[in-house]
Amino acid sequence: MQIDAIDRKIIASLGEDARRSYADVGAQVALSAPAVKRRVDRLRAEGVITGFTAVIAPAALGGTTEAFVELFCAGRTSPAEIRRAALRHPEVVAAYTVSGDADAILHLRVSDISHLEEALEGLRAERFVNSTRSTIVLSMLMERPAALT
Amino acid sequence: MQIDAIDRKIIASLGEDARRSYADVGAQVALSAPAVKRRVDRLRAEGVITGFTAVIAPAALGGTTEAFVELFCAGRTSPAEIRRAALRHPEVVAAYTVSGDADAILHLRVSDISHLEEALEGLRAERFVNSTRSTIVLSMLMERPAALT
DNA sequence: AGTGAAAAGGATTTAGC
DNA sequence: GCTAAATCCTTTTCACT
Repeated sequence: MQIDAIDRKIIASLGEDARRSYADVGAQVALSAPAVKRRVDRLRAEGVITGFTAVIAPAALGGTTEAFVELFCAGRTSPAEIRRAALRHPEVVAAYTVSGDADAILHLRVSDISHLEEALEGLRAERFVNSTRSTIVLSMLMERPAALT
Repeated sequence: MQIDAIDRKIIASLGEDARRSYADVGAQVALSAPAVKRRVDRLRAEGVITGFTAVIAPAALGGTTEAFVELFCAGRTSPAEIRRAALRHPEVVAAYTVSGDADAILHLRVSDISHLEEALEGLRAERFVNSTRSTIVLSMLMERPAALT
């Protein structure tokens, strides 16, 4: 479970381009392709690298509007219950329990405002949701993958 | 700039595993490897697929604490200015301008609470920031890549 | 427009060191 | 960790629909 400087460089390199070949990554870190592969295999086995994914322009998939929705929940609502509800609603792209007056924050991606209204209706229909408070995203300024931090 | 059902399946497949071979993806969508490659090339050229990245467990890189920070800015602050500031602070993993009383929401990933305090100091030192309001994330319930929506 | 087949050049992966 | 070798994948070209 030890991550050294070379592992970090490998992660950064694959964070920039997950389809980069092991030979290319190896050139950056002065290692042979098999050595890089073994490290990547190890990092995956250890759960450091969770996977590799395509980065998609949300607009291309019809998700052109975003919002943050604060959830105010009934007294005995468990995080697991909120999580299950969030997964049921495809508009929810991320969900967090939080400190402060709200119990959770959901990040929603929808096609337009009327779709947002629908999604909010659906969320408020969940048994444990007392009320919601929405903040509309005017523009996405930046999003940085964890690998490039 | 047209995306058909096969494109969508290809995006979903590479969203699940960006290092999957074109032959494997082709097997899922009943297309040959060259045909899949041409579609992926086209989707990249059109900006639908922005890139491919490694998904990293934030904890492995020392980012075990998260927070949402609302920014209240001086009257004449442009989104571009907020964006530049967000990029300057490595703790900021995402930034959005929003409707409502705050001007922007920043998503921060830090190693611990004292690191959060430092990061907040840094943000408040920006000329255009009048004040901030922070919400600590208690637990990340789910995060869904855009490709799997 | 978009497809598959084939071939050359690379990449991955196993094995031995 | 490296090199070498077999296998598989990628990518270009070309012919077909």
